[in-house]
Amino acid sequence: MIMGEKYNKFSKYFVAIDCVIFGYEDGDLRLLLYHRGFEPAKGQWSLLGGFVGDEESSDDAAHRILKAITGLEDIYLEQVQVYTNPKRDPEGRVMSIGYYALIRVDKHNSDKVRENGAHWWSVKGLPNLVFDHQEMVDNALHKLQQKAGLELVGSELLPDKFTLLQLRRLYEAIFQRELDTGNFRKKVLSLNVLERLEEKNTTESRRGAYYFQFKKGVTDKSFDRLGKF
Amino acid sequence: MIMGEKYNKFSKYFVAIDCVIFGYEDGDLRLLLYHRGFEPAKGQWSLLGGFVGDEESSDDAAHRILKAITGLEDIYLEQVQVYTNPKRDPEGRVMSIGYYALIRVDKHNSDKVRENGAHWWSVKGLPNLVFDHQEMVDNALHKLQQKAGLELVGSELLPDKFTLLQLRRLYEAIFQRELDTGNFRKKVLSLNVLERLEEKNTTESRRGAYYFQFKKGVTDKSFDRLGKF
DNA sequence: CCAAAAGTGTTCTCTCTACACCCATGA
DNA sequence: TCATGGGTGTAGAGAGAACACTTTTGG
Repeated sequence: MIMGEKYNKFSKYFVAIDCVIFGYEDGDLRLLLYHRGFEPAKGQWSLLGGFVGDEESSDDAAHRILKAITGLEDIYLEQVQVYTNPKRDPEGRVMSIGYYALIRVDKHNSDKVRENGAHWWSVKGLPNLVFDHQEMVDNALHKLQQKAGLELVGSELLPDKFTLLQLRRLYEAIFQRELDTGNFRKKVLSLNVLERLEEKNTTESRRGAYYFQFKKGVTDKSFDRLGKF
Repeated sequence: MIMGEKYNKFSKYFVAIDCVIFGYEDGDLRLLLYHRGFEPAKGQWSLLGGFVGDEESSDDAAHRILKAITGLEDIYLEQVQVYTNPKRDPEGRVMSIGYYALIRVDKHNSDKVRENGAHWWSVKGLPNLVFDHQEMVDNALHKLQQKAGLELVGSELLPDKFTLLQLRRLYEAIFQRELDTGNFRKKVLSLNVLERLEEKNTTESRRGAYYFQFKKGVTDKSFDRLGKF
């Protein structure tokens, strides 16, 4: 700020939050979208959003909004970027801070979500989105891919215990391409962040696959780079 | 105004821009910092900033501000993130969108810069910065490192022609560690984006080193990954 | 038996890294 | 001559990709 004193001569703007909410279910990477019940763009699909309040940071606002709709606290959230095109919202000048969230579908309050007219959509077949929300989704997916390439995501999206097949399907959904079974297994296990349980899952294969879970107390910094997927 | 009829119950905020301006000179990665001539935090050092105007996007605002102070258009700019802590500016609620810029020191208007009380500081020895500006610098440097690891930066920071020693020193400054001469040379040349000129620079070594320049018409997408530095 | 996933092993290729080594030249 | 950077080459370690193969078990 090179201009002086008070800021009164400058304009103020509405600042909103829009959340790209990722969930993983039935082998599908999904987004939680809302059917807008109000103008502008009433009846179209949009991301979950809200406005930033006087006493909160945008991170706080995003957590507040997510908790209200999913019932969950401690959600993984990351800022994507701000969208400031003066014409992005036809109703007025609103800047929007994009976030992406990773949700444990098995733990969220699905009744509340349904009541609010929300619906999980597969990222492979999204409806037309309102305003610049498709761009937000694209940017968010890119950020998620970066994160997943740098560390093993899973605890934020999968149930507590999961098979390597489920983990691989998650990665295939994130990167939108198929991964080699053997190579994936070796790479993931070499990271030394998973522990095998004695229990097996027999619903997805004849032979049955061991369940795994994330080791406790793994600092998230146990590996610098997960490599290329 | 028509604007915001529907949003009237929500608050509006000042939205500022703060730019982390990187330049490279004398083997040093430097930042352009301003001595604040006004309250709050008068007399301290800060990033170059300004407020977003009614009819412009934040990208536009950042370009406008940078042009006003450096005389340059077509500056490489990238959004870092938004800073929204309600207490970040003691004078009032101001959200700030952080950007980083790469400047050709040899082309910028150094007189204008000096008139405004600005000064280039080496990133290795920055003064105390105002508000959360140090955090912005850290985040910006991290983003720059990411970019430099994905593609060959250089044309945005170096003169049109440069030696591989100068390019290596730039990378050493960005990553803040020493790089192997031979390996750096091989990696960089293998990207096939530089062309050697016939001219040599004899000021930095006895033997003299060939100048290189970026090939014309290289799409910036000529390589997916520069690898690990 | 067959299909499908579980799980292991092998080979080839490429990249990164750490050096060694010669060249050219001004002080 | 020596120091310094310019420039080239090489051997080893490790990661990634492709793929073969064996195991298990419900239908």
